[in-house]
Amino acid sequence: MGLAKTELFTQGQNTLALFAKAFAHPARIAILEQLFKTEGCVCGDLVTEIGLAQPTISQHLKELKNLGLIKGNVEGTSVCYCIDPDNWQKMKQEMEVFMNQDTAAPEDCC
Amino acid sequence: MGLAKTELFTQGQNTLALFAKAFAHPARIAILEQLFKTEGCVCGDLVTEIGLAQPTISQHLKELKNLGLIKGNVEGTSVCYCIDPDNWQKMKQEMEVFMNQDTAAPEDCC
DNA sequence: TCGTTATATTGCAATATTACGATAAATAGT
DNA sequence: ACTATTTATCGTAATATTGCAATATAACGA
Repeated sequence: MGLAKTELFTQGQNTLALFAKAFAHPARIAILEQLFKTEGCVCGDLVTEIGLAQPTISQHLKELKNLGLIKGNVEGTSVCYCIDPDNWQKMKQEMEVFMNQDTAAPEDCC
Repeated sequence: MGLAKTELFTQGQNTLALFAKAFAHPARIAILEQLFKTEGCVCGDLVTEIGLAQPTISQHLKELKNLGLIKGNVEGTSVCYCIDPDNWQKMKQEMEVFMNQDTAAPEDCC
């Protein structure tokens, strides 16, 4: 089907999956790493840094922006993108709660 | 295309994306949460807990197993699944390094 | 051996994702 | 106004993902 049955799951499970989807492509990982690394927010430099075509990068940026993980500001002819610290923090929180679960299973379970 | 250009990215970026892909579906989040929650590892109980068909659950389990995040043991006619603690730890580590990056951008950047 | 139960695999339909060429839109400089 | 530069959008092709019915496989008990 290609369509996730979101109605079967809690909101927490669905939003966590959405955040994870943002990281589920190396290009978006690379974009985010660049945005963290550079002091001035890079814009179209991403296109040259990463080897993908400009429309492809633009599309990935749009997804990250829709999720709220980054924000962009028009500055002349170019656009300045950077991490949205508040939403990044929220994402991190949810991700960590999930990853830090303790298993109730005994050592020799499997 | 639907095909990620993995050759453009570092191994770290690619493996991180693969781990994230495991979490990029609420059914797999739900499965993992169940495996953490139950003392005895659940097996086909997942099918009744989550509302998806048995082949669908089986497929999600296979993906998680291929990634190494869970392991399964045959026990009679049923299979006991549980979290693989070592690989889970490794995944967590990589994920946290990525999420805990500090931004080099100034407050008022965007 | 036969039936039952539990899980895996196959095959397929519906939808989503990825990538990019072509093109549009927006802005700055002349 | 014209041109160059930068980014976004549209359209489309190729591939991936999701979900399930049907079926296969495996192990147990009678």
